[in-house]
Amino acid sequence: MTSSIEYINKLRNSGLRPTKQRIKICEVLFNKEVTFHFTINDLVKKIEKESNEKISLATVYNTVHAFEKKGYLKEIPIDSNQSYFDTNTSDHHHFFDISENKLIDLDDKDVSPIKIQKSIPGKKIKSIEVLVKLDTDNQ
Amino acid sequence: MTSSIEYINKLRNSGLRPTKQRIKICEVLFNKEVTFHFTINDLVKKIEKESNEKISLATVYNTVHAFEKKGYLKEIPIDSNQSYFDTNTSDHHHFFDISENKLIDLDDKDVSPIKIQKSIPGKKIKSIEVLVKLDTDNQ
DNA sequence: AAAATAGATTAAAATGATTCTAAACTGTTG
DNA sequence: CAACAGTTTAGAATCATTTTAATCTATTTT
Repeated sequence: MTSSIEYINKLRNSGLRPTKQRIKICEVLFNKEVTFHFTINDLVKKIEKESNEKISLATVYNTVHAFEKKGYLKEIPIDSNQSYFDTNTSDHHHFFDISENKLIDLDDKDVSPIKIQKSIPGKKIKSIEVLVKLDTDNQ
Repeated sequence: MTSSIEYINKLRNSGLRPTKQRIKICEVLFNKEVTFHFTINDLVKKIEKESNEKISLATVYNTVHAFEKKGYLKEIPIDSNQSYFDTNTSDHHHFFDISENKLIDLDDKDVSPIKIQKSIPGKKIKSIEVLVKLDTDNQ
């Protein structure tokens, strides 16, 4: 649990004005013990359910992108028609359950260390992401 | 180089009728020594350039999905608004150059072996994909 | 080899996620 | 409190992808 005042400070310190909408979004995203994965649509529904007020889709898009830019959210690379985000910004990877269209965290410690033996001149590695696709085990 | 007749046989053996469009798409995708990455739009342009004939977008979508289902193409998981495909269906990974929006192959041999220490009951691993994001190295 | 049929192609419309626009609103600064 | 810059908003616009339903074509049947 984090109080609104802390979110207000965090937002201000990040150069983002603490508006009613942004504080609400912080509460929905970061007030839990557990981290989670979401699409923009999931998030809009959650916000409207928890606050009983409408919020504009554009605001949610804007805020999620602002938070991502600040490093408070991570987008997960996945071949889907919509974007998936993660409130867990620590170094980790993902399972993607194909049949249920669901992401599952995969701790960094559950994946053997990844060493990349090739380098591209003038480029540096920004991130390494592993996506493990899961299928129903019929046998 | 592969002749049309071989594509016709491959298509038929895959349960796909060898139409003029599909044969053309095979030629554009598989007639090269080198494998490559493409979006649907890239492919449409390539086809129309190489054949001097129009092809319907819907046909290209249908065919790419059919080929993917048969295992002749792989979709690359990436957080982009459009789908990227790869004519290289062997086990390998990718660099993604953020500044140029370009994919680069990363041989399986250039990545240390990946072991996943966690398993999900009732699910089996279908694929493991590594995406290494590259940024311009300013320093 | 013509007729029948199942599958494929097509242009255009529909869909759905995301971005843009421009007007109204609100937090911040002096 | 006034002025300003940043934010929210509904709705329009955009763009990739899918659907539709009519036409066409490869294959099978006769």
